[in-house]
Amino acid sequence: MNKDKILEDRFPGRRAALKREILEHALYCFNELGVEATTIDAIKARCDTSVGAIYHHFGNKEGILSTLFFAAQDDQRQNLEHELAKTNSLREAIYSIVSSYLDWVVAQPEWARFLYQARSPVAKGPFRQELKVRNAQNYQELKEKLLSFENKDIKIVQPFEIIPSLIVGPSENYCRAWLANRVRTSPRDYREEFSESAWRSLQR
Amino acid sequence: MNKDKILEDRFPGRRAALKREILEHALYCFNELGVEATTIDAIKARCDTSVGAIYHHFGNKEGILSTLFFAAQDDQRQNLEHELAKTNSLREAIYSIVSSYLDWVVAQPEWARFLYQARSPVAKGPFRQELKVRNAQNYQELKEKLLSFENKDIKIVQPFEIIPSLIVGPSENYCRAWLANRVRTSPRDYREEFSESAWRSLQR
Amino acid sequence: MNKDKILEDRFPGRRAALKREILEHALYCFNELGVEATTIDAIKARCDTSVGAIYHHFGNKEGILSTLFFAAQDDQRQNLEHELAKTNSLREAIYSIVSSYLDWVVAQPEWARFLYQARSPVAKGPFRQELKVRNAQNYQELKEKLLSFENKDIKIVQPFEIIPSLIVGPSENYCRAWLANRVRTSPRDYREEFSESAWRSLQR
Amino acid sequence: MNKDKILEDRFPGRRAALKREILEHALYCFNELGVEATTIDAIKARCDTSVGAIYHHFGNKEGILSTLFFAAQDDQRQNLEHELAKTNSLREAIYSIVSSYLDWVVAQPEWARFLYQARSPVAKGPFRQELKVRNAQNYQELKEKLLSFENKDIKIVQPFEIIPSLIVGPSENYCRAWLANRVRTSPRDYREEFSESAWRSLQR
DNA sequence: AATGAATGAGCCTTCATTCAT
DNA sequence: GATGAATGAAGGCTCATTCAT
Repeated sequence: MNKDKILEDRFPGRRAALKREILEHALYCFNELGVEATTIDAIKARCDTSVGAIYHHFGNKEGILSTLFFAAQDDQRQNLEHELAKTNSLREAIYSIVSSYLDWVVAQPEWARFLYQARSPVAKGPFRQELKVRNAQNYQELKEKLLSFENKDIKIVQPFEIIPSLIVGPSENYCRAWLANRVRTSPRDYREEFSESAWRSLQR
Repeated sequence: MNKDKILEDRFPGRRAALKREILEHALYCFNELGVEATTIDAIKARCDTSVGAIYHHFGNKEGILSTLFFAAQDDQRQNLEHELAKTNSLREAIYSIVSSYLDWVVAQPEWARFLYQARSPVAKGPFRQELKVRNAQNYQELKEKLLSFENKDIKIVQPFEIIPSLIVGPSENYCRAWLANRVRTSPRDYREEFSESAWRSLQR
Repeated sequence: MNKDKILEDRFPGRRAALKREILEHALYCFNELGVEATTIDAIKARCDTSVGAIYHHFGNKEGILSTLFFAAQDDQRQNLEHELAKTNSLREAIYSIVSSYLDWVVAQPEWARFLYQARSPVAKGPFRQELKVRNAQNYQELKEKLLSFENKDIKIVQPFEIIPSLIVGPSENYCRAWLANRVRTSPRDYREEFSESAWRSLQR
Repeated sequence: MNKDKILEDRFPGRRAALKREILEHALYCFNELGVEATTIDAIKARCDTSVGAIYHHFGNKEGILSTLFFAAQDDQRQNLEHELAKTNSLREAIYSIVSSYLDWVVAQPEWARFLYQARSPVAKGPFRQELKVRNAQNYQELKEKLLSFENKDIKIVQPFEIIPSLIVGPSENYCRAWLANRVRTSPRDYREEFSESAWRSLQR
């Protein structure tokens, strides 16, 4: 699985070759220079195409940004869903969420970095509504999934709205630090620790 | 305690009145428009001063940004130190870190919002070195403080580098959501829950 | 008589259907958006064809513009000639010129609007020479026609070069105002007034 | 009286020197290249200033355009008012309107050319409302002035809304032709003819 | 004949920063 | 210390036109 996979899955075929090319290099630029500091010209220069072609395919800078952002989010969510489907208890679910999160970030560090960086610009741009809708959907699905497990023996912290923060908060914090080179050890090496901690943090 | 307090503590006196004025309005602009989207002219317009005056006091845009950023970070750190000094056990320390974090964010929402937004620009700008040094210092101090408590009875997760993420990760995640209006309940209302969860997440 | 008539007369048959289609919608765009502001893409979007097809039929933007312009001018001139042919005195001729002008504008408001708007762009574009030739021809024909009437009893203002302005100046001025919605009453309602005034204005 | 006079009257003093300079050269460019075809860069190059200075003073291209347009319109109107104030009968008033119109165009051919060219762009731009208000005012004032003369002996054509067209239509038509070099004789040479014709065209 | 992806020169505008007053 | 006019590099974006399919 590589970064091209994410794009090929979503923009398949020969016709979309340039589109994928542009997106791939735009991702690089956004990460390397920052979202705001990335210019259309910089992207153009990297993929050796023309401004016109970029605008033909994406309309404007926001178009590239949001296309990338939603592709990344989509891939991350699909990955989560796939893993979560296999679980049969709350404990397994928590372990699955944490592990798949860490695995995805380590497998796609560039996409992960971008996801952290691009959220705020997208949330302020013309696609903010679409972002909101997607967030609400993801939240709802997660909630239903987790609440579907009956817990006879174990008491869980209340209310639900803090639970997502408890589950992924530490992993997210560590992954950000890792992507910024503030820590060196791969998040994958801490799958067990973060999963177990998340599980413990939920109990009461 | 209000937002003016942070500035008055650090830039006291009549001579610095304009400086405080500019910083206060710049904070507002950065939060409202975004760091990159805030122009010197926008700040000028809000405090009814002149471009010249702003440059006289801060040299350039980065000057305003970093002054604000380090003031905010400083205040947050001071608050933490003050609270942490009172503690006598690891458990108390964890509770203190989490609680003071949540309290500070709720007491200074504008400064907190700014802190999240401005970190990345500052980390890329000319003050990145100073930021790094400060981060390292804070990390070291925290580490020493926490390791100073002997824990005979309780086993704590290893290694240390994931511990900060376990402690503040969930709180940070929730506070971001709160400041972005994605959740409504004040982080203060969850002091107990986040503290207890952090404490449990550390144990093994 | 409708706007399609002008195009059908000049570009008849099934083969020219797309050509007429493009011209019709281009006319709309030029009037609605302005000549300069109208883009090939806007025209394409309105007739649901392709850029390629437009270029195939007209070569470039000026091609569409001048085709429309000369079609409109032609129709107006034909109308005038037809009316003028029936007259037998200078007075009748003046009445005929003014009336047919007003009638044509009211019958073809879109084409009239376009004629006013497009003259200057055409006069600056690659067809300026053709425009000049046509203007000179029309001027000459009108002059000959008017001078063909002997006027024994009535003295007419001199020299000839101001006469066209005296005849159509007021009507043109009023029609522009009407097309711009600055006045509401139809020019047709003032056929008698403008004709009589033109006739009087020529006498000495 | 020269073209600089119009600007000096409205933007006096040393402080406004650059402003006048820019306007003067912008007028030249608009006339020479056409309103749409004139670029900020072309204006900049002609007055040897910077883009920034232009935007500092006028905000944008429309700002320059409308400043010039309203200055020209204002000057023309002032001239008319001044002449009209001396008149004591309807006949004198008509002669005065026509003559002052012709005189103004001949005295300020560049400004006159511009006035014809710029009306439509201004009427479509952000200052369209101001244009409308001014037009309405001018129309009202003219109407009141003309209706203030009692005409016992002479019957005048009705209704009033066609009268402005009858008075200035021919002169305007001829002046446009003159400015476009389609006729050579100066409009001033036809003061008497256009005035007398206008006067006759009103009678019934 | 028709299509629409691709080109790239050029436009308007922004904005951090300087500097004479 | 304060002011704001002036600078000019740079960015996002448009659009007429071409051309391979």
